[in-house]
Amino acid sequence: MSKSSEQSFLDSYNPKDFDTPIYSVDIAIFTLHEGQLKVLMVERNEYPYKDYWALPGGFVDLKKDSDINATARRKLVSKTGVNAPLLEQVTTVGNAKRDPRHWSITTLYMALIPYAPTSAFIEAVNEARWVPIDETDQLKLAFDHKELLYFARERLKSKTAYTVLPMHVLKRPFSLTQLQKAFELLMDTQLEKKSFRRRILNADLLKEVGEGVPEGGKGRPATLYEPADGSENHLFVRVFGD
Amino acid sequence: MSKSSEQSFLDSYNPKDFDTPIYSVDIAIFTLHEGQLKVLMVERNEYPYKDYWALPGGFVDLKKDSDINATARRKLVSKTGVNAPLLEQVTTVGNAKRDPRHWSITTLYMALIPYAPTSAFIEAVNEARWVPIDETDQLKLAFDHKELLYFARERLKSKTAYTVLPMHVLKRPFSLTQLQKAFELLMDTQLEKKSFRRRILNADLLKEVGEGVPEGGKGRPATLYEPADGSENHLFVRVFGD
DNA sequence: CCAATAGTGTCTTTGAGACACTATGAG
DNA sequence: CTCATAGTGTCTCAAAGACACTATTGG
Repeated sequence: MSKSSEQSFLDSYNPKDFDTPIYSVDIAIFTLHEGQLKVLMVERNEYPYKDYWALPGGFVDLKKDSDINATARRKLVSKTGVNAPLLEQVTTVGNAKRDPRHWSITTLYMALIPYAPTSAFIEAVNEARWVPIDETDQLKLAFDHKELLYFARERLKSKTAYTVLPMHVLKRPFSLTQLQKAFELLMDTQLEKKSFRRRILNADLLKEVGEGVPEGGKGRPATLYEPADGSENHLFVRVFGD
Repeated sequence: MSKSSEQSFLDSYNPKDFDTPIYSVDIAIFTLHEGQLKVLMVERNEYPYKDYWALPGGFVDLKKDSDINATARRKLVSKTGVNAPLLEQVTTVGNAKRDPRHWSITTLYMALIPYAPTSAFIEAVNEARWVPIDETDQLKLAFDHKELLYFARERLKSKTAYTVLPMHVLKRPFSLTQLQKAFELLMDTQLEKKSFRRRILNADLLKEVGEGVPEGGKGRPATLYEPADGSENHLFVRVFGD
């Protein structure tokens, strides 16, 4: 009885009877290249904000996406060809003004990927471009993407201070010098070499996988590392670079 | 010309032409009462999940809400009568299964409020109840609210370790003993008295506002404090209670 | 040898953990 | 006085900052 009246309720329910905001997902995809932190931007070729630059993103495909993380991942793969990397939710923004079409909501994700495997893919795709993070303010940005980019950038900074996030922007294996450079670029500060190495090595987050040529090709060869299992989730009890 | 073709694009745009998920906001509202951490739950009197318990929440009112934070705040005020307190976003969950009606998305917020001003208001409202956090698993919970509650509880624990969040569940002014109790309940650990006081006092987060009767009415009177300006945003460089 | 990069020794400083201690109120 | 609660003194320990030092490669 309760069952059948619930069923009849569900049968007569039509989501289009209600005013609902439009919902989308946007991703700030970061990488390191030429000693700079860069973010992937796409040039819009449709209204609204035609010819403006935007973070990659789009709507949920109710047929294909099992959840919103899948939506984000689908967008990430379609822009970069990469599926492996760190992808996590930053925040959700929704208001009446951000999209001229309608009351609109977006969930912002950030992703970190190494540069190498993406460059060819992205050069093939027409309107996508790696933009150095300091140069994003010279572009005309669509919607509230300037603000979204700021949120993602801040999250990147703060998580770098107590996790090992930056290893996700490096091609493996990597040296400690490379890892320190990555930390410094993501946090936008200089770090002290000894402290950095002590912290990372004592936490047992990396495994040695041989030796390699040093940064720049000159000097003593560096020990190379890969992330150890479970290191992604390590939280330091103290923040770094203070 | 570009202007007018954009205008005609917008004029012909109708959000109901597209399949979009349904979107809602849910809030885990926490307080401290009788030495326990409690969360506000409401009993649903409509399908789906009629007669199940749920976190307070609801849909965006496209006319009244300027943004999704306003939606959350409106729900908070309507359930508790309180507007002042800490209210922040935890995460957004969206998938095809969580709501039997449709592909559905919710943004989860958490709020912290002192017990005192709300008790009368909530007793007047019929189907709302403060449930001790350990007893929530004895209730039949609607949708994925068991999982949402878990997310909020975890966020509460982790932020307590490096901020002064717990002060928001206390009526002002409060003693350091009360504040320590609040920390312990939100983190679900015991803290060492001296370390606790040193940490809080050295950080200059509180201002003295007199003396008051001790916990339980017996013993030496305690110094009472209120949060100093800007203390909400203080981040400790080291996590606590490790 | 030099230049360049990798990696270490070691002293100082900060702040948490442990835990015994003292202080101030009510009866 | 005792009991109860507030609040302190002080030692140890973990981990970051500073910075000078040594090590290993190619030329």
